Amino acid sequence: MAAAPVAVRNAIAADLIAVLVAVTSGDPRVLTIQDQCALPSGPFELAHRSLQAGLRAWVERQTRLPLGYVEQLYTFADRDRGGAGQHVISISYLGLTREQPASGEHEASWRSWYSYFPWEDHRDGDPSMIEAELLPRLESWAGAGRDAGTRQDRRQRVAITFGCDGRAWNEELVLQRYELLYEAGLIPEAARGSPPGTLRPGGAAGPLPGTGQPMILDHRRILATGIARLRAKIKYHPVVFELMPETFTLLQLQRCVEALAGRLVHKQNFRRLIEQQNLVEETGETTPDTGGRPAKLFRFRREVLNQRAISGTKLPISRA
Amino acid sequence: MAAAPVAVRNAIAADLIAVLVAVTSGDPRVLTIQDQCALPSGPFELAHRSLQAGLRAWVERQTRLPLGYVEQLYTFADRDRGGAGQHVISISYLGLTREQPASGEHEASWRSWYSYFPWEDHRDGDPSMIEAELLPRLESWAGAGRDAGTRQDRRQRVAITFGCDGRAWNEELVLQRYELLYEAGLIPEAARGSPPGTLRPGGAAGPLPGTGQPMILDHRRILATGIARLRAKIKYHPVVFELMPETFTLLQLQRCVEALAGRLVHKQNFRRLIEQQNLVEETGETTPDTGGRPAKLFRFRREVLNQRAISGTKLPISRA
DNA sequence: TTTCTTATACTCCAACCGAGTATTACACTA
DNA sequence: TAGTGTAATACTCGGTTGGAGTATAAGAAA
Repeated sequence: MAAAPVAVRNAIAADLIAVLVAVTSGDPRVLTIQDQCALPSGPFELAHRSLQAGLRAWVERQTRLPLGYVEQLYTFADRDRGGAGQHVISISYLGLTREQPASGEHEASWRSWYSYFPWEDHRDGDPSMIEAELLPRLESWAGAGRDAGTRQDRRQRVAITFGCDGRAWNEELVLQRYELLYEAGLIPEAARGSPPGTLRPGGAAGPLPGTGQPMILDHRRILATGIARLRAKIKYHPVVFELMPETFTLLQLQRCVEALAGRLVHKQNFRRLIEQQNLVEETGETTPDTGGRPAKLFRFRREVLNQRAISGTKLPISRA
Repeated sequence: MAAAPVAVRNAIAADLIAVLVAVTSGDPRVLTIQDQCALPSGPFELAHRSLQAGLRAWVERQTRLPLGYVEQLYTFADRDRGGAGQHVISISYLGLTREQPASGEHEASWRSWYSYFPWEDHRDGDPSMIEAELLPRLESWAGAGRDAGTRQDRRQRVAITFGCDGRAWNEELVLQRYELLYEAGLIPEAARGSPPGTLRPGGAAGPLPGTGQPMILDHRRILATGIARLRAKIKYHPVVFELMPETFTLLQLQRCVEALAGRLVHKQNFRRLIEQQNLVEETGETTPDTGGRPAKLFRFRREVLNQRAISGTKLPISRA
C-alpha cells in the first residue's frame, strides 16, 4: 500500500498524446498525422524531466510550433489498447498554438475538427444532418432497448445531449455526444474488436456516412475530450488569446471564439464583456481590410494572466 | 511519432494514489496511512482492467469503503520522485465516500484535511494564523526578490491567493496557496532534496510550526489538488450527496458544504437553491435532535444524475 | 413563561446578461 | 457624388439571478 519502488514485473509503457489546436480563417483545426487518422503521439522517455517537458520536447522538435498553453487532459490504460499482454498508459494533453506551415515531417497536417464531428458546428444553425441522419438512428437504437426503463433512459440521454424537445443545445457535451453515438453503434471505431492491429484502412470516410471521419484507436474520443475541455475553458479563462496573432480586431477575436464554441455570440455583448474586463488594449492602429468601417486593432494584456490567476474572465456564449 | 508498441527500454512503473474524502461531524476528512503522513497508494498491475478499476479494486479490498464517486485528478512523473533512474508515473484520484470505522489494516485512519492546511478553514472567520504567521513570512520572502519586478510579482500573488487588500478570499485557490508557501520555503517538504529516501520522521509537526502537518513526497500537493477540485466541483455538480447519509436535514447538508468549502453560506439562499433545483425530496419524517424546531428529513433524488448529466446544479458560496 | 435554537417564508436590491435599436465610419461602385 | 454594403460603436431595456436582510413559526430546555 505504501509508495514503495515498484518491481519490474509491473513494468508499463507510457505514451503521450497531444491535441494541438489552432484557429485559422474561422476554422478550429487540429494537428494530425497518418493521413489525418491519428493524433500525434510519442513515447515518454527516461530522458524527459517531466511529462509536460516530454510533451513539449517532441512537439517542438517535430513541428517547430511554439506551444503556448498546455494542459493535461486525461490518463487512461484500458487493457484492449496495449499490445500483447502489456499495459500501455496513455496520457493526453491539450495544447494551443497558432497554425504554422506545419513542418512536413511525418506527414503532419492541420484539419478542421468539425470533419471529425460534423454535428458540433452550429454556427449556421443546427446542422441538418442531426435531424436527417443522427436522430432517426439514435431513436431506433433507443427503441431497441431491452426494457421500458432502458428505452426511456436512452431517449432522455439523446434529448439532453442533442438538445431536443425545446431543450437548449449545450456545446460542452462533446464527449457525451460522441459516447452516445459510440454506444449506439454509429461510430466506426465501435465496430473494431479488441486486437489493436485490425485497423480500418482509414483515409476515406468510415462505414457509416455522416458520422464524421474516424481515427485510429480512441483518438477521436481524446479529441472530443479536448474540444469539450476547451469549450468549457474559454468561458472563464483567457486562453483564446493563445490562438490569436499578436494584434487583432475584436471581430476576429469573436470569430475565433465562435469557431471553438461552434455557435454564434451576440456581438455587442461580446465586446462589452471583453472591454469591461480589461483583457485587451488598443494598439492605436486600425485595419481597413474588414470590408466596412475600419476596426481598431487590439493586443492581449498579458498582465492579466498574473492577476486573475484562475478566476474571472467570462465569455458570453448565448443559449438561444 | 506513431502510437507504436513501445520497446521495453522505456519501461516505467505506475502508481495509483487516492484522495479519499468523507465528511463526519462537520469535518472534511481524508484517509491516510503511515502515521497520517501519506495518502493510500498502490501499484497499477497487469491484472487491472483499467486505471479506475485498479483503484476501486484495492481501495475496496483494503478499506471496505463503497466508493461512490471517483474522478481522476492528475498524472505526473517528475524525475526526482522515482527510485534510482527509474521513472514512476503517479496517477492520482479523488474519491468520495462516507466515513467507515476504517478497517484497521495498514494503520489507515481518517484525518481532517485542515490539519494539513490550517489556513484553509475560514468558517470561523479568517484564521488568525494567516495574519500572524503566514503573511509576515510571505512578505519577507517577497521582499527578498532579486529585482523590483519579481518583488512586485510576488506581492501580487500573495495578495490574490490570500485575499489581501480588500480582495475576496477565493476558497478554490488551495493549490496556488500551497505552491506559494512551497516556493517561499515555508513548507517542510520543500527542504527535502531530490533523493526520496531522505524523509522526515513525520508524525510530529514539521520544522516550521503553523504551516500544517507535512506528508511524504508530494502527497500534500496531491491533497491540495483534490481539495481544490472538490471545492470547485460542488458548485456545479451534485457530488455533495455522495458524502451524506441516506437521509439528512438541510442544515446537515449545508454544514457539509461549508466543511468542504471552508466558509459559511447564507442559510436561506442555500435552501432556496437546493429546493428550486429539485435536488432533494422530503421523506415525510422529521428529526427532533437538532436542538431547535424539528427539521424535515430529505433524501437525494438520484434521478437528477441522469437528467442534468453534467450541467446545472449550483451551490451558493458567498464571497463576503 | 421565558429563552434558546433552528426551520421556514417573504422581501429587497444590485449586478448581470441576453437582446434589440440606432448611429457612425469607411470602401466600393454606378 | 450619391448610393450601397459592411462593419464598428453607442445606448437602451427587461428579465433573471444571487447576495443579504427581516419576520415568523415550531419545538426543547430552564
